[in-house]
Amino acid sequence: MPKDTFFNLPEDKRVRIEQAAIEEFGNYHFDASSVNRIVENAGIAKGSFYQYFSDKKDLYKHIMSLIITKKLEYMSPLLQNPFGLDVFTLLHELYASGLSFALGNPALLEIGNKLLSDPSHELYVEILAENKEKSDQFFLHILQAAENRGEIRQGLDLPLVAYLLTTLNIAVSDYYTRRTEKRVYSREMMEDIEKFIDIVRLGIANNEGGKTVDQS
Amino acid sequence: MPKDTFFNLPEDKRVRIEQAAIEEFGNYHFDASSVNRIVENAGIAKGSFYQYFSDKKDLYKHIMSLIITKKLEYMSPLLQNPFGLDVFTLLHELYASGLSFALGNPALLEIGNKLLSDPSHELYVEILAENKEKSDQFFLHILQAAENRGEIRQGLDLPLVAYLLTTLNIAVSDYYTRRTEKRVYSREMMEDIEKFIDIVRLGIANNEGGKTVDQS
DNA sequence: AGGTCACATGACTAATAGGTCACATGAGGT
DNA sequence: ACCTCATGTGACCTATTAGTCATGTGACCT
Repeated sequence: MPKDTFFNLPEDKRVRIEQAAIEEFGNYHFDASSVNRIVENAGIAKGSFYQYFSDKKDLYKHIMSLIITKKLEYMSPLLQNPFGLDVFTLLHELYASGLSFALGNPALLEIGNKLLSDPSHELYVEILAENKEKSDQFFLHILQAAENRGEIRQGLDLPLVAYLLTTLNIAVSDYYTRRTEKRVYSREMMEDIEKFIDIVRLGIANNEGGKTVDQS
Repeated sequence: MPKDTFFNLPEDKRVRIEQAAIEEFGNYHFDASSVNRIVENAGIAKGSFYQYFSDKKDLYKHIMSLIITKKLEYMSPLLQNPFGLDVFTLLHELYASGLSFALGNPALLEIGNKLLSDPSHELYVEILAENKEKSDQFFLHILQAAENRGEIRQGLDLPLVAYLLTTLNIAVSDYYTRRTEKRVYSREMMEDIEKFIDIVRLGIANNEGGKTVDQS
């Protein structure tokens, strides 16, 4: 947690520091990032930095919490009532909101990915472990509800499928922010999400109960 | 490329250096890794190190090439004749060999993952870009052949599916080396691979031509 | 014996890092 | 006018880094 002095700062200064930090952590992972560069870009003295944060990690965690908050903003409409939609529509919406976040906040996504990708790092455990657990639990609940409603076929290994859905969720954003040139939200992207979902749908849907799945 | 002096070294010394490097790069990503620690653990003088390698990056690339070679060893039986099997059997074998490699060489996998996970790093581009391209091309060819043989349904976005298959390939190893406690090759794992493949199979198989898919 | 050459060595350099600290500043209260 | 106290500041400290280089060593050749 940053110190009170940080939150007492005039907003523009606080924001300048956060911007500089986002810039730095977007370009370098935690160990390679430099407090010197951050204070330089933020236009503050190094001593001031340590009036606001106990150490580099303190700032990093603050930025991560900004990211998590922002991401939840994108998803919150869905999280209000996750069981109101059928599982495939819900997945679609989740992936779409994830992609919106990714496209709207590429720098934040980059920081998140840098951390996400090094599970052996102490910070990973410290920051993400519990969140990831929650995400898995969330998908698991969704799947269990879907199973009860007969939307997906019997006998699926739900934790395994939940893992797959989490992976695919990340992959969707990755597909667009890393693999292609398109960085702007477009109809084409929504169609691609449909394609991902279609495969999952066919893969796990309950196709036996006469309930034919529409794959337009 | 390491210098000749390195390859002229007595084997045990060469191996000692490689082991120390693998240990180091497994624990720290490139920027955080330390030549000082490597030479200390290998029991050689720092000056000697620079007789063998032009710089840290030189050693790193050497280790990466060891990893790639090792991984190809696991896959080579499959790569000999990739079109001899139907696409789902081939995928199954590919994933299984990937998992074998992962379980048999956890340190190497870790190094690979650390690099794989930071596409913004200069080394990523330098080392992996072309390999990844090749992997995508490989999956794409497989899918095209499968499409011609009518094994998968028409109208699929093959590059997108190829991307999904690459992602899933990595995920399979990840699922076991990071998500579960099981680190030893077992029948259970092979069954889980089946589960992943089953979902893909239903997701992309051609179910219309009366060719029923066996999902035992 | 003398010379050559590949390899070994660790003290050294220059740069950078994260973090500290003695001191400066300035607004608010009395 | 004086004091207090939160905040600002940058020189400084210690640790560590990648990489260099002058010197040492010993096997082999003539």
